[in-house]
Amino acid sequence: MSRYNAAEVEPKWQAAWDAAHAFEVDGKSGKPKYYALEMFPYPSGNIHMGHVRNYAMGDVIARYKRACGFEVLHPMGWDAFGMPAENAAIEKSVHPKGWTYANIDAMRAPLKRLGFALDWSREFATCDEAYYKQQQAIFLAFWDKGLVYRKTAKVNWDPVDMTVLANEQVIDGKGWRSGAEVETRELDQWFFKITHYADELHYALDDLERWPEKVRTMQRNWIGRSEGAQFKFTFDGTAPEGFEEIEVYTTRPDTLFGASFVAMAYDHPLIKSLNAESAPLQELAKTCMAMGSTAEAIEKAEKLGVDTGLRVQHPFDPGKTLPVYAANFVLMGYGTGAVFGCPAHDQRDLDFARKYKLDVTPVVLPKGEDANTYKIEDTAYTGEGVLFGSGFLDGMSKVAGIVAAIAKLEELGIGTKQVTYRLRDWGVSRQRYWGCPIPIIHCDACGAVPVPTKDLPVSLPEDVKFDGLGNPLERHATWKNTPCPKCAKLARRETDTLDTFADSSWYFARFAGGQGNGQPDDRPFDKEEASAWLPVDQYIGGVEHAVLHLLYARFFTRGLRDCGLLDLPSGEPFDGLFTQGMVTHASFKTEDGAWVIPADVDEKDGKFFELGTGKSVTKGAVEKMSKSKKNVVDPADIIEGYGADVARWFVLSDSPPERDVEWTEAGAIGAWRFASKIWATVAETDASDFNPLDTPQDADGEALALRKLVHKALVKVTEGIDEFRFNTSVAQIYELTNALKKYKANDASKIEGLGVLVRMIAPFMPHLAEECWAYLGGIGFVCDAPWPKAEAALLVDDQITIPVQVNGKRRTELVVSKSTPKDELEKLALAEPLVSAHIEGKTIRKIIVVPGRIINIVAN
RNA sequence: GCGGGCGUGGUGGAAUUGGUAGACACGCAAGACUUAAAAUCUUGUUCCUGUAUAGGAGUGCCGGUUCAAUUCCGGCCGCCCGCACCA
Repeated sequence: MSRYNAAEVEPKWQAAWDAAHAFEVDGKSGKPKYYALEMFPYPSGNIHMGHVRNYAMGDVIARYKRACGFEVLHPMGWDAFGMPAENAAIEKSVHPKGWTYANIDAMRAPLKRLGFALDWSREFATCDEAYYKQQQAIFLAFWDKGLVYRKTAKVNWDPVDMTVLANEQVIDGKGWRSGAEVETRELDQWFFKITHYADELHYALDDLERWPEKVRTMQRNWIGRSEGAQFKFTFDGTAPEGFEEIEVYTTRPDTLFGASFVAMAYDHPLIKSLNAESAPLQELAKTCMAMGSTAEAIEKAEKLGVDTGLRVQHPFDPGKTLPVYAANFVLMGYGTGAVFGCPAHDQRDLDFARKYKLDVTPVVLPKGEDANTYKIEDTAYTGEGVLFGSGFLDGMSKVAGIVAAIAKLEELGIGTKQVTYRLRDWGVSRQRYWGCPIPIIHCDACGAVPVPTKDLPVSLPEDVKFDGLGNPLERHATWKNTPCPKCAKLARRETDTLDTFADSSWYFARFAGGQGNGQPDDRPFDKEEASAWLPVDQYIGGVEHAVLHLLYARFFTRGLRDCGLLDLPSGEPFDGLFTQGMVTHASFKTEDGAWVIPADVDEKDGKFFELGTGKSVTKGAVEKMSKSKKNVVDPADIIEGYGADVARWFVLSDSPPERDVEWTEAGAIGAWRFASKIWATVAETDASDFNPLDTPQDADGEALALRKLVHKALVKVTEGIDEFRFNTSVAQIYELTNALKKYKANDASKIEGLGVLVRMIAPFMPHLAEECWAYLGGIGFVCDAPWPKAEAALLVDDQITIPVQVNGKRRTELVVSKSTPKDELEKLALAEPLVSAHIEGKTIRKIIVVPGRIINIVAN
């Protein structure tokens, strides 16, 4: 028996799969389709453990579904545009294109070495001219459909990356990539009209049953749909010039009788028009802008406002007028930029009212309170209750009040029911070189003119200089200056490129819509093929994309659908979504704060020392592998040392897939030992007289017991994969392997068991599985072998063990025939010495017998 | 502040239409093999009761429902994630 040699075996099978084009599909097999996809990688140049885990999970699904009889599309490509390439260009004087493609080549090799069941024939990079040409075509299709527009907008400007960021890309007031404080600038920007689908994107979340609830909640919050009323206040006395009324938005029109002021954003046009003559207003504007997006805690602590001196008429109460304030807590970007304040039932309004000594009039009475004595102290009441002091609304519930108030506003002709969203249109202009050029030409005479389809692609010029100062395209005269397609006069190309999130918003359709190397060049993807494969049945990636990427992709597929490019009625690109946890690793630090590579740390008596220097080090947090913490484990080293199967097995063992998994050297060794054990178990068996696909008919005694174990394990392993709980499948595989190793007879039952084991490990450790399969005399590749089927008869036992409890405490157990009747079980239980000892001197009140489960004797 | 999730041995974790808590693995301990070590194999390993075919306690804490609660309900505590003046 030879020792298992992964370094030899793995490349052998990879070559065999390649030669057989084992994982290339054309959608014409007649089998049901299954589209398995992992979020494609950014070509940083290095494969890391996170990739291994992500793709290992996808590969388990792909190989398993394949074995279950599906034609599985499982493609791979590169999310290749983006700023790191430009940063590298600036720092190392290499061209982004050369840098990116070199990285792709550097990453493809280790990725292939992991032996994933991928259809590499469909590979592409988003920076391929063929790809971005089609992205430009999509841009123009969206333009024609009214899903693209241009406007001057206040934008989030990242001063480090020197580009605009979408709202989603600003995290705590800082750029999501650079971490720099984001500034506000006004620029001409391109937008995708994602708000056109706001309602659909919101409601369709309910049907995404195979998405994590967490992600759906995050998207729901992001879209921020709210129902309310929009209505007008008219001025009491003279109106400011140019304004007839103040339009406000509220979700609580039922509390209108409790209103004591109107508050407006500092940058509301009406307030702006008053600014010139009011120093306090200018001061407020200054304060608001300075606070910007950073110190939210401070903002929260202090409500600021300036009384404009204006007053408005209460719409329902002729005898009442309200003061108009400019206030720092009202946002121009939401609703109408103006609200009415009802301090009793909104905390912000209450804080404001207390500070500026405004009335606090409760109009919603909580259950159990008396209208005459009910007072609001320093907590606003936002719950249910009965309306009072509210004229025609008196006695109504909150919901009824809202409906009635809206009806009244409509009757008065001053307001309507209104749905408002937090979601903004997607700003896609980026002042960057390494991205998809926006196919527009600016002509002084004709305006923004789309580049004619026949002139696509608008290619990125290669002769550019990178000095870190803004967008090189802006300064490339021969590229930038070009004739207008309409009037032929000299015009200028749009120099902005598209946000790279556009690239990843439709790549899955391109994978699906062109077989072999033949992705079409005259359309983004073959409509029929893409429509047949989509939606992706199982999508796997990090939860960090819960809002950005996944929302943009949902928008794109709807746009593609409505442009007639894709037949996907639901508009949903991903039927099932799974967000996997990270790969973490221990980190170590010396006393002077320098991080130490874990491999250079030695442990003695619970203390840690750096090898070589002997310096004492402390164990830091177990956290995500990162270069700065020096706690990175390079998959290449693991593959070299233990093999791809071991790396794959490790990242799938122990931890549930959605949780983080801690990489440990001991665990890696454990996985390696297990792989060796499987090989040893198989290779010490003489399989020459049997076939792994045969089912023994006449097994009895130990052979029958083994068969039962095998088939029960099969059920559990299958469930584990189906339910994305690979760690439980792994545990079952361990257990089964141990049993098979112990079973020394060389008979049909053992070969059957080994055959089942090998097919079950195939999605996890495919190379080892092929080697074992070949040894056992299996026909063809194990990756083509059908998933084993459990025999129902073997899953039930005649003899079962039933625990016996006295007063809920387990005292003993009975081993009985499954068909033992209830009264017989009672008799047997009571006859047990350990039972009688505990019921002695007591009266039996009740005996509960749950067939096949438990017996509980209640006595006191 | 709002929303979501989680809390089980030394460690990762298993068990939920309520039914033997701790499967499986790591680690640790003892033993076998060996001149020795590594590898491998065997046994043990929640805690307490000096011994254990026995008893008691035990799934963050307090309480409830139930013959029976890791699982269901109520209230706390702690940790993680997301959103954050969204009217």
